[in-house]
Amino acid sequence: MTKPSTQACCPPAEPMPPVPRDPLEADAQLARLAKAIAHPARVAIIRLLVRQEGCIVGDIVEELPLAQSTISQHLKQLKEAGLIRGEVDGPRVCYCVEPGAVALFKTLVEAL
Amino acid sequence: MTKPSTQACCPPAEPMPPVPRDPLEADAQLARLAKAIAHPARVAIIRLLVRQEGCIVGDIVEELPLAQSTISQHLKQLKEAGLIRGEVDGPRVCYCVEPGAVALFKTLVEAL
DNA sequence: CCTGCCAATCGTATATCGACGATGCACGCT
DNA sequence: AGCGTGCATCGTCGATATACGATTGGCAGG
Repeated sequence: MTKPSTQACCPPAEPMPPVPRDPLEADAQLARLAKAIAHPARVAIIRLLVRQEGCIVGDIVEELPLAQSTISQHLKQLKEAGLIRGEVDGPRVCYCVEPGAVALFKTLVEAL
Repeated sequence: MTKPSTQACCPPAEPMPPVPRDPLEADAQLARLAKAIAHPARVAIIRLLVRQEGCIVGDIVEELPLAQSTISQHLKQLKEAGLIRGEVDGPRVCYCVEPGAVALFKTLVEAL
């Protein structure tokens, strides 16, 4: 097994999520995270990555009815929001969720 | 008590939240709700209404550093997303959260 | 009835989003 | 070394978001 297929990326990830204590900061953080998933395509991408059904960009492109460049843009937005991480794995790029960020988002939403 | 002050609006609200079963529909719904709170001002408004610290538009306008017309726009977006409800109370308008919609949002986020 | 006030709406300017095709860049392979 | 593949970035376009001041509309009070 020199090639562990498609799940060799980002295994343990962050240990825990940071939580802002300033209320205004929390509002801004929640708004930022919400904006990141405020599009059906990005929700679908997050779901795909959480379910581990694909981690490679090519798989995502095949799953969604959007152009490759568009997918790349959505991935960029998700990455900038800190919700996902991307690692270069040879000629491909492997994306996976940042569990801490997702947990933080859930916490902030629950605190509404 | 002919004038029960500022909390006479939308008391019992909806009994329960509807939950979409179609995955694509769920994605769209989550994206729509997320977009509604994808702005710090709207997050702040939701928090104000949840904490019942104000229900009248004038109170919200005084709390946030934004013009009255801008607040009104944000309220409109939140209302169109189904997250809040507005009732005319004499010359004023009373807004409050739609608990069912908030619960649905929390459920959808938790299901990520 | 006319005149307040409070909130919604209109009109506008600027910035960002969302989509695509075309191009650029880095990596493996032969 | 050269080539092909896979993803990111650029440039563009229309649509939408965000903010404000100005105006309109509805509801009590004089």
